[in-house]
Amino acid sequence: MLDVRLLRAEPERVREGIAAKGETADLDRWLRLDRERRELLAEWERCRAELNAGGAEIARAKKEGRDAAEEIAALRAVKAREKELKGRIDAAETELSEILVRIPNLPAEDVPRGPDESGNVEIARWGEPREFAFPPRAHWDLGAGLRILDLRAGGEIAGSGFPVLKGAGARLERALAQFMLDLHTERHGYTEVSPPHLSRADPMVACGQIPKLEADMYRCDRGGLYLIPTGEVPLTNLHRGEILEGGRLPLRYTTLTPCYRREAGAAGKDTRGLIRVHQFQKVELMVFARPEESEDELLRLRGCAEEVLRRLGLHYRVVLLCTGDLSFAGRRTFDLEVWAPGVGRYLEVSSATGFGDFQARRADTRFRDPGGKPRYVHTLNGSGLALPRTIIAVMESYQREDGSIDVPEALIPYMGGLTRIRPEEDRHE
RNA sequence: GGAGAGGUGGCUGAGUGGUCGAAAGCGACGGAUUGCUAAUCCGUUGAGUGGGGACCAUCCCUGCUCCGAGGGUUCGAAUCCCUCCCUCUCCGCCA
Repeated sequence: MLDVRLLRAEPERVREGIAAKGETADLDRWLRLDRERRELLAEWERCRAELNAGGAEIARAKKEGRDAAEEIAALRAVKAREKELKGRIDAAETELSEILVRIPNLPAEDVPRGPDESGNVEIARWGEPREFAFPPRAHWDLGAGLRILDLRAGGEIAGSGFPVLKGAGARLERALAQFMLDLHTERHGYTEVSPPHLSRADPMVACGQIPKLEADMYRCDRGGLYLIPTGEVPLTNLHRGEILEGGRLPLRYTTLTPCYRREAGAAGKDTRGLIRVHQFQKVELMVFARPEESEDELLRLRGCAEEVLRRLGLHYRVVLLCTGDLSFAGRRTFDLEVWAPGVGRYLEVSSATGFGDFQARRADTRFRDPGGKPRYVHTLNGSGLALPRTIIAVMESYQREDGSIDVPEALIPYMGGLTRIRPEEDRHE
């Protein structure tokens, strides 16, 4: 949610921001309705003041034992007028908020302009793509050969886009998650959280998932709860309606959750294997920060996510998203893209995003500054990291010619000492 | 799932239709005092939004809204009615 004062004071800036993100919210209608509402509100408040004063007068009269029938009759007319005004105000407010939730956050000033991902800018690169003396295979081939990835079985259970990991594959996923959580909690100062994986609509709205991405969400028939598309949803709403003590900031949280995404319209495009799936595990990083420290915190958070890739020895690049590729609620986003030699592409494994106070305004999360005044916090988050694509990068980067996969050194303790993944034996009882 | 109790300001907790935005305590902040790592006393202390004033930041005056959320009754509601949400207790069920 943008500050409505910004909409009134600098509509041109907001209009540019909407256009830069390729959105179509009707700012003009909002401005017109806002003006109308405020005029009505002024009149309504005069009515209220009259009613309040009259009420006090009646109370006084009753106390003194006087009859107040005359005053009461007079107020009845004012009351009718008040009611009518209130109705018009309510109608205006309903429409105002419908427009407002569709107005995206403004991109930070220095974000490159661009229509879509073609306008993104690579700003950093770490390591080198691994060289192979043989043509590296894609993870789906490696996974099938090792019997650690079963796409067909997942399809039978839930449909395509729901892969099954088995044996060392499942273990690899668990090892990676464990490794990431230990790193973030023990070295990076994040507090681990185990949150609900279903959410009401409001927390989704706070994150900017609804209304824009509602069609991308799974929802339960009974109860109407949404399956979270990312751990960002529960974490960002952890302090809903609270005024935090300024001294506690920044608050850093991490969580491992499943993520559910319908990925409507994405079928058939870059979706093979584990590249794009409907359910996946992800370690999320989330920070509540003071406004003045949030830019630094974003870089720090990005660094925490990068550290995972470095320790795994995976080559990656950092991309600064342009305006057209920024998410609805984001001000600035750095994507971390890991190199997957088998599929020959960089895959996004994390989006470190600063939201300013956009989400905090919707989630009503504030803090007290040294002067004691409540102010909205800044929120930021990023993956640390998404598991399927990290698995892809590990499998494809550490593959050998015989189809086996070396376990990255950092993961060996988490794999129970296993140093190399060889074809899985089916174990029968 | 069934029955009951309850949701009030940073916290605890009074308040059952009329100067209640709301007692009291705690905490916090400011001040006073005291030489013994603290006590005592005094004062201030919810949020949002609009208007006016001022050495227009840190201020002052003032209107309106907010006592879980949303409706309703009434001249007037924290207080009465309805719906929903949440918490707690007991029972049932259950990993």
